[in-house]
Amino acid sequence: MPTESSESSRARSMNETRDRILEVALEVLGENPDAGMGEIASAAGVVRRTVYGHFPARLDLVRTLTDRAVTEMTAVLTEADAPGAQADAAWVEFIARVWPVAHRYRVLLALRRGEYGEAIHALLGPLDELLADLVKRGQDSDVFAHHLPPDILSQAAYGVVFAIADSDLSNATHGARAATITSLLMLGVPETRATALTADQP
Amino acid sequence: MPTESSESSRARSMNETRDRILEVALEVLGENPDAGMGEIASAAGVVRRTVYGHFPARLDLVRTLTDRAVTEMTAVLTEADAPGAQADAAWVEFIARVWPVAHRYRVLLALRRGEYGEAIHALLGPLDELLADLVKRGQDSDVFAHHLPPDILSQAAYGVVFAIADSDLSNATHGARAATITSLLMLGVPETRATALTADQP
DNA sequence: ACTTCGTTGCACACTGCTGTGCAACCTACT
DNA sequence: AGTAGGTTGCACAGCAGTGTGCAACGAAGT
Repeated sequence: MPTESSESSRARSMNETRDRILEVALEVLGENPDAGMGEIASAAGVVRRTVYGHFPARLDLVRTLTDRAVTEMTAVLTEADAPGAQADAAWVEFIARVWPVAHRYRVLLALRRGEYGEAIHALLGPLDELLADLVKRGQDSDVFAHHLPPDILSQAAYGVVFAIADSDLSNATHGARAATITSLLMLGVPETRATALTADQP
Repeated sequence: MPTESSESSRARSMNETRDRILEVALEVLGENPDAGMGEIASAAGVVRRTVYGHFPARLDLVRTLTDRAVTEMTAVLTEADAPGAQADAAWVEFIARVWPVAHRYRVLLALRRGEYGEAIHALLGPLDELLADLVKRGQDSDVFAHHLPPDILSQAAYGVVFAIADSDLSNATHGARAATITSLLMLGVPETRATALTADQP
């Protein structure tokens, strides 16, 4: 009998298919958020019935994806946001690190509207709050502008990042930097400072 | 027999129901872009079958709505964009006037992704080009920043306007001004200039 | 060898929406 | 009065996707 820490070959290959389904689901849903379970299944080289074996309902799949996204992005944010740092510098650090993650989970942007929007929104809530806190800190130290309340401003700013990550520029070399600058600008950071902060980026 | 210029009472009431369907469709789809024809019909005080009498397919309805949006917004843009004016001033003028229209047609933002996205995109194309032209003019005269190509920058800027128009701030008194400032900032206009340009707005 | 179990392929019921056909109705027009 | 035509209510077919049930297969585990 295998101990708890190790995995039987069986359980391992089962986790592999599960992970492959999740991985492929991100790609497929990233292309077309309305893709059906069958589409995801065949893209993962598996039958539709198998997907339901791992995720009883479509919502479970979406929820798992969202969970992973929140976990990864929250980790990135807490890494990037050193408590002593300036808010704008922390923002640049966060966007630079979150960029590939955001592109990977770009489907969530589309999924927030629609059938599972409420469930996703609930899971994304804590992350939204952390972002709003960062923006508020920036506003309190007059690094960011006050033209919008922190919750809406943070949403708009990282919404733009997601949007640009989703556009044709995601491939372009300067996509990440352009997105960072754009979000900094709408946060009220002067252009000179914004370009300086992102000078070391591709 | 009625002449071409006047309408029979029959045709008039028929146009009334048609217009009412279109009007209500904007509201219903604005709340839930996935609302069915039945939902729209009953909201318009009419039977589903009647809607199909005016619009043979759902796409025809959406197309008509998009046509109207493009017409109205293009008119607003050409009014606001006096050829001699500064690009940033023209932008402010445009956003101020287009604000209520954008809020009215906010569905289209959600509908651009999805089944009819391609058709809508095609209809919105000319308007997108006009916007890109304005932004490019601003970049050429160094009023706007160059961190993004004009087509993407214009999309992002007025996407933000739509998004804020769609948020809770649409009711708030300062929503329009906040959205205008935000878009100006991400276009690269300095905050002092942005606040000055929008000083006369609510 | 025997068992366990993830996977497969197929069938099925169910839901929700789309678009159509048609008889009946009612009102405006002739 | 008689007709034309928008509207109605209902029925129907179709399609697409969801989620379930079940027998059978095959490889890992005992």
